[in-house]
Amino acid sequence: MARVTLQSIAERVGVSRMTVSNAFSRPDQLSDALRERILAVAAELGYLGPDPSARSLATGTTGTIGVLWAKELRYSLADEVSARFLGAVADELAPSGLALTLVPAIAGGSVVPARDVAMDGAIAFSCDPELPALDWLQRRGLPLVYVDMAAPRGGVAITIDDRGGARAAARHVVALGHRHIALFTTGFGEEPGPTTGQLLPEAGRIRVIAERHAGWLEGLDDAGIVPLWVNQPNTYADAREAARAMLAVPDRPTAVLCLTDVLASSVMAAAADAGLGVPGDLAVVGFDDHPLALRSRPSLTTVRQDVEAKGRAAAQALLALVAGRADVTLSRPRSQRLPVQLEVRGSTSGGVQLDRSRTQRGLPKSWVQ
Amino acid sequence: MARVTLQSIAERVGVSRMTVSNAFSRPDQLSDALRERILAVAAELGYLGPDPSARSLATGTTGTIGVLWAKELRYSLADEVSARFLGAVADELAPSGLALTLVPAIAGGSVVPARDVAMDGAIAFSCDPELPALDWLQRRGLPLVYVDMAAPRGGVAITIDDRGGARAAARHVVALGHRHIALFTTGFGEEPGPTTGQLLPEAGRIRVIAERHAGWLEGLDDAGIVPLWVNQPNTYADAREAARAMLAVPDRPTAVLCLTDVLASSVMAAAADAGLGVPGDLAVVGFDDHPLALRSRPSLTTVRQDVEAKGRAAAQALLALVAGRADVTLSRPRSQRLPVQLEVRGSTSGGVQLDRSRTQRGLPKSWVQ
DNA sequence: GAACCTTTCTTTACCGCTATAGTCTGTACC
DNA sequence: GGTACAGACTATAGCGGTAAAGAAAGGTTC
Repeated sequence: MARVTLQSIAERVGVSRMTVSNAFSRPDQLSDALRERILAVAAELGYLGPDPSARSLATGTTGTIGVLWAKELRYSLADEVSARFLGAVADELAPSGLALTLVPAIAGGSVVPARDVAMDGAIAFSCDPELPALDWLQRRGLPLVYVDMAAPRGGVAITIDDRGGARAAARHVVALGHRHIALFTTGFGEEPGPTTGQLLPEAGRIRVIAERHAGWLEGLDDAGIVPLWVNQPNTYADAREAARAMLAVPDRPTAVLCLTDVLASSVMAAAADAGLGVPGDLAVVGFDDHPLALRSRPSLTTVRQDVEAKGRAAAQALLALVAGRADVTLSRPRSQRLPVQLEVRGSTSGGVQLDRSRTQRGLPKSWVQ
Repeated sequence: MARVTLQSIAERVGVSRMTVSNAFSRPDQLSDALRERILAVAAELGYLGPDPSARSLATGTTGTIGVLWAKELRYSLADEVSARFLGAVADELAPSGLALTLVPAIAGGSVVPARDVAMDGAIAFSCDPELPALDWLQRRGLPLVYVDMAAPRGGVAITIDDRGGARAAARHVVALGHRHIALFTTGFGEEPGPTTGQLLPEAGRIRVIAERHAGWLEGLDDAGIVPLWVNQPNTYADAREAARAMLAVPDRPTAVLCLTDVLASSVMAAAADAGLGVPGDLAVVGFDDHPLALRSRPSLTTVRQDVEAKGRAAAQALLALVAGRADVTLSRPRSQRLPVQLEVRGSTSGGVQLDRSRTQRGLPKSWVQ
C-alpha cells in the first residue's frame, strides 16, 4: 500500500496539494468547510501528518537544538550540576517549541551525529576545542554557543568566573593560616593520588580545568605556597582512593581545594575513614555549590555558580543567534562571564578551631618558597 | 551567493551529482583519485556537508530518537533517578550513532514538537496516557517504547514491579510492628499535609503513582491497616512542609512509606526538625534507591530499582523496533517488567530499637479495622 | 460601473539528497 | 574471440513538503 501523502489526499478531495498542506499548517488560508473535508479524508486514508523531514527540507528549520556533549552521558547526567544546566536550557527553549537533542561527540561506527543530525543550532558544552564533532558543527555553519569553553573569534561564549572563584578559594584557606595545601583535581593520567606528572594536553584544553588550576595558583602564589597536586583519574569514580592516598603522605595537607563538590565530598568521606576531623584536621573546599555541598556534614565551603542562569543565558543567546540568521538587523548576542561566589561553610570554618600547631609543624621545605 | 550543493560541486568537477554524493557517503563507490578531487573542490567552494534534512527525506532515517518527557525538564533532570535513566538510554544508543532528542510534551505557541520534530522512534517516559503529545507520536506511526507506563495493545512497555515493591515495603513496616502508617505521596491537589481528598485523575493515570499506591494498600490490607494519606503537591519542592504537617497530627504515624527517596529524605529532615529519632520515633521507607538513600543518616530503607537497566532495556527495545521496521523478519521486542528489591537499612531497623510502647498506645480507632 | 479589496484556492518552482538500475570500459577466462 | 564479470560512473526518478505569486469569484466603495 502506497504511503499516504499530501498528493494522495489532494487527489481524493479534488483540490491542489498546496491546499491540503495549508489545511494542516495554515488553517487561515482556506475555508473551514473545505478544511474539515480535507482533514476527514486525511483521517480516513490514515495520513500520518506532514512529514517532519520533508517539512524541514522545505522550510529550512528543524525544531530542535543540539547540545554537544563530550563525556559519556551516563556520567554527565548523573551529575546534578550538568543535569540542572541541561534542564534549564530545555525549559528556556520550550516556549519556542524547540526540542533539545543530545549529540554524542563520540559515536560508534561511521555515523557522526554532529554531522548527520538535523538541528537549528547547537550548544557546545565544556568540550575539548579539538573535538572532531565540534569541528563538524562549526563547518555546518550552525548557530553555535560555547558554554564553559572559549569561543573562537566572533563566537558567543557563556562562561563563569572559574579563575576568580578558584583564586578566592585559595586565598580563603591561605587566610585561615593554611600553608600545606593540596589541589585535588583531574587530568594527570591514570594514577590516583599525589602526582608530579604533567597535566594531560586534553585536560588542559578543558577550560574549566585550566582556569580553576590557574586561579588556585594565583591565589597561592601571592603567599608563596607551592601546592601538592593530587590526581583523580575519573571524575566520578574511585575518588575516595585518590583522597586516601593523599591523606597518607608523610606530611599530609591541612587544606584541600577540589575541582568539584563531588570530588570534595569524596575527600570528606576519606577524611572520615582516616579519622580526621573536618575542618579541624583538614579543611575542604569544593566548587559548584552542588546540592551535596549543603547536605554534607559539615556543610561544604564551595564556590557557588548558578548553573541554571548559565543554562538560561546559553539558551537565550542561541535563540538570538538563530533568530538573527533570519533577520540580520537583529543584534548579535554577547558573550557573558557569569560571576561566582565563595560560600564559606563548615568545612573550613566550623565550630572546631583550626589546629594551628599541626599546621605549623613539619612542613616539607618544598612546599614553601 | 547561491548555496553550495552537491549539484554545484558536480558541475565544477564535471561529474554527476550522484558521484559527489557517493564521495561523501559511500567512498567505496568511486576511485580514490576522483574522491580526493571532489573533496578538494567541495572544500574550495565552502560546501557545508550533506544537508541532514535532505538526507533524512531521501533515506527515511533521521539519526535521532525522541524521549517524550511530561514534566518540566528542570525538575526531571534535577532528579538523579530520571537523569540516570536518560543517561543509560543515551549511552545505549550511542554505538548506533543515534542522538537523543528531549521532546517537551507541552510547548508554547502553535508548535508541537511531538508532531514536528523528525525522529526515528521514541520513548514515552512516565507520561499521562492522555497526553496530546503522546497521541501525536502514536499517530505518526513511530516505533514507540513505553517506560513506566502501560502500553496500548501490542505496544512495548518497560516497567518495574512498582506494585510488588510497594507491597514489600508495606509488609516490612507491618512486620516491624507498626500499625500507624502514613503514605507520603503526591497527586491529591494543592494542599500539603494529611488528606482525605480524592486522588486527582491525572495523577491516577501515572502508572508509577497508581501502582505504588495499590501495592501499599495490598500490603496494609493483609494486616487490616488503614493508612493516613499525606499529600505533597509538588514532588520536588516544599516536601518538608507537608512532612511537618504530617508529624504534627495528634496521633502521628510511627512509620511512613514514601513515593520516592527524595520525598523520604524530606520526611527525615522534618523528623529531625521535630526532634524525632529515626527509626526510633519514626520509621521511613523510600522508593527507587536514589543515591540519597545511602548518603542519608541513618541510611534509608528503600525499594531498589535498577534505573540504568531500565534505560538500557528501553533503548534496546526501541532499537529492535526501529530495525524491525526495515526488516520484518526480525522478532518484535517484548515488554518487560524489571524486578525490584527491598533494601532494609537504618531508617527502619537501625541500632535504635523501635519504641513499641509508643506504637501500641493511642491509635485512633479509625486506623485499625 | 470602474477601481479595488478579500477570500479562497491554484500554479509554479523549488528544498538537497539518495536508491536503483543502468551504461561503459577494461580484463580475465577458456 | 566471445562471454562473463568487476569497477567506475551516470540517468532517472523520486523522497514529501512549502513559499510566493497568481487567478477567479464575489463584495465594497463612491
